[in-house]
Amino acid sequence: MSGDQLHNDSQIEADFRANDSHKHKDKHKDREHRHKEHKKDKEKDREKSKHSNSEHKDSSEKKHKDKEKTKHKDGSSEKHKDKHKDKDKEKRKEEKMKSSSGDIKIKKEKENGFSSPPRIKDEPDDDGFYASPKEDSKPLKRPREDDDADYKPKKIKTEDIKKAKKRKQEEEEDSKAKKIKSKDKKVLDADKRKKPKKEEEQKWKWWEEERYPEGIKWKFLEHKGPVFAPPYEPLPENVKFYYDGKVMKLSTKAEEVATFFAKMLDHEYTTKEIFRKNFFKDWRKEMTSEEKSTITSLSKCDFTHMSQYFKAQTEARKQMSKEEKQKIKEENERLLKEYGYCVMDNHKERIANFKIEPPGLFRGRGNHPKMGMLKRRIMPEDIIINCSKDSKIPAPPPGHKWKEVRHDNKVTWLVSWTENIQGSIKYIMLNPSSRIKGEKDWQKYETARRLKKCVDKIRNQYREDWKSKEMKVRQRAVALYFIDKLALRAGNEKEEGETADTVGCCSLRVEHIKLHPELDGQEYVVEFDFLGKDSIRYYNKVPVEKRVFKNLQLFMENKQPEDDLFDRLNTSILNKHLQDLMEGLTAKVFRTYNASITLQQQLKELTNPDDNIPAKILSYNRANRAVAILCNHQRAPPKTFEKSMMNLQSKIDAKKEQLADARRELKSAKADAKVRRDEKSKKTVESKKKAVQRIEEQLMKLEVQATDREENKQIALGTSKLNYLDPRISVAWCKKWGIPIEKIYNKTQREKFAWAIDMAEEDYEF
DNA sequence: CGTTACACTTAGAACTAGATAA
DNA sequence: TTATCTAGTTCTAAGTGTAACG
Repeated sequence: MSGDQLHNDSQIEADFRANDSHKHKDKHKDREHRHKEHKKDKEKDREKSKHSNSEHKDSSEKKHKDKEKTKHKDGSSEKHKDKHKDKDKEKRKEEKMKSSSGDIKIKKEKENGFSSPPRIKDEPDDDGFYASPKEDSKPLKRPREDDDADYKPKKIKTEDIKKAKKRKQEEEEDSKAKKIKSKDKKVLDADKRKKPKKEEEQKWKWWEEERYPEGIKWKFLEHKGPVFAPPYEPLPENVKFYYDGKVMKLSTKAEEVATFFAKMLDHEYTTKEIFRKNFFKDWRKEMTSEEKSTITSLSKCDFTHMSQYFKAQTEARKQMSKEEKQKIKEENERLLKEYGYCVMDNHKERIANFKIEPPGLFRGRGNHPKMGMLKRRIMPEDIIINCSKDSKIPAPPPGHKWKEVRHDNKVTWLVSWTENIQGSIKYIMLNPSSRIKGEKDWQKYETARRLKKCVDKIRNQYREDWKSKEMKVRQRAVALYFIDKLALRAGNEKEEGETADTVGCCSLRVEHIKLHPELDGQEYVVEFDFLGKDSIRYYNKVPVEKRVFKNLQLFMENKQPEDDLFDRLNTSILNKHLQDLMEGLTAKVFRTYNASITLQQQLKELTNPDDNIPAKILSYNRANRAVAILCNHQRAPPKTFEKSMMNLQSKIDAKKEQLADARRELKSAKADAKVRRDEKSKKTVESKKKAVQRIEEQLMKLEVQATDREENKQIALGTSKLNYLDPRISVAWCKKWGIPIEKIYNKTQREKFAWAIDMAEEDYEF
């Protein structure tokens, strides 16, 4: 990936979210209206095109192509075909498994394949969880063995064998110990085993174990159910609500909803018409009939006293004594300990969000039509529990019952409920450090690496398709080009009026691009300006190939601004096509691939071997930044940005002065030493020299920090680091340059990427 | 074959705790 | 010690993609 993937910084400077920019908001609102009006016409158009011209040809041609591809694909999977006489599907899955576990360096000799999981419970049943699935895992194991032989023969080095042996030994020892002590670790603490080492060994390396057959997510799951939001605490009597200037006592229900609004009074949301309208409508539903008849206008409501009360509360919380704070902390820890973990297949795993979302006002992003609506309180009766049949089923709060308890091991969630704003389902799932998430993450990067192997072919193919006779194929090819080159998202269609008006590649409309046959000395420039996920603005001017440009002109012919640019395309068509090009390929794989490959390439380019550690880290951050820019990961500049920049600058100035002082001192010490020529003065010179060096280093560090921060003003690095960059690239880079991994990944990130930290060597190549 | 339901990943903002400055 | 700042954590909205449905 060369520099042309990294788009213009100018878009960063532009207002980036619609609702922060009135100009933008109005423009989009306006368009939304027009769009609705045109919808019918558009549908008619679609009807027409369906029945007209090339449609027949289209389908037959496609079928033909499809056949060819299937042939091709089958050929490549021949090797594994006979291994497991089962459905075609099964075979494909097997392959997937194989390729994604290609990098495992464990030894075959590890017969059972399970590295003695720590025992969580003592019931005999539990022991069977890993022992019994042997049969299931057999078909999975074989491809992996092949794998070792086929792909990574060089990896079976003596060193690795030794390592694996040692590891196995340690594990065995460890498990023996665990069997004795069970949950009570302390018992053995006293004996010779070194504490820190033990800690390390206790970490379960799921990545060295067999995977389940696809579809099955777990064999045993036990948890305590969700933690519900604390019940509403009515306001003290002295906190008043005023309507039309007069004190008014609200019913508990109405009051609760009022407090939601009061708590947001300082937020821009509460000034927005849609927000207020939605809030008021839902609030009235919670009122008694008297309240309803009195309170008829939101603008006559005065929440300021309530708001002040909450501010005072926050303040008071901050001022709490150490003991009180400690108490709260302990309570949180207790909650976490009790509800924050589950047992999945013999391992205790952290749950990501075990607390049910509390009621409140819906905060949609961007210009969301539903902002301000009441998010109702979730009750046990709304909750579906998912766990093992033979687990201890969590008890609903006294006097309540669950909506349902099911035992579905084809899904990963523990708890679900339906949310009332969009009617979508919310889930409680495991932490990113868990096996179930980690495995998936790893697999994601393996898919992206497979794309690396065939991306050239795919690129040639879509370039060919720009010339296709079929409109559909051309549109698909141009869209794919954008997804590849610009890392755009797929762009599923969304229900109008239900969400903010945002688009991705396939849902781009004519109004989102401008064509410039020539701009600033460049030919065939496409100017993108649209709102993407989270209503983050994407603004970019990109020179494209002439064919793409001509195609875009063609796609835009006779269309209104609010018409779809790719009217014959949607994500489903695109993904089906991608699936034919490569097993497991979907639009989002391109983002992962391009992000990771860009990081790798940028790291190569930017890392200067002679730099010290802080400078190398700056290089890393710059590489990371290149990816964030590519993926358009933006953030609102922190409110305190200017100030913190100034602070840093003054620190730098102070350091400079200090350096000057130190240099002066060194000079005089040198002069002194010249005259005196004794040991003591020589030593003084040495120590002054060191001081100067130390200060220089500190100054350098600060300056690097300032650069880094400035460059990061509106760019969010976290998203790409967490979701797009193969962690093994970073781990390898750290190993290669002797950078401690802690400088790149914090504790949480290290937990999430434990698999990569454990397995990637310095020579890892994405 | 389009639509909807569902499951899961990706996303930026808000909040919080603890480090650092005053 | 207290105030301030920031990195890390939590929160939940908003995407993607697949499978079931009609």
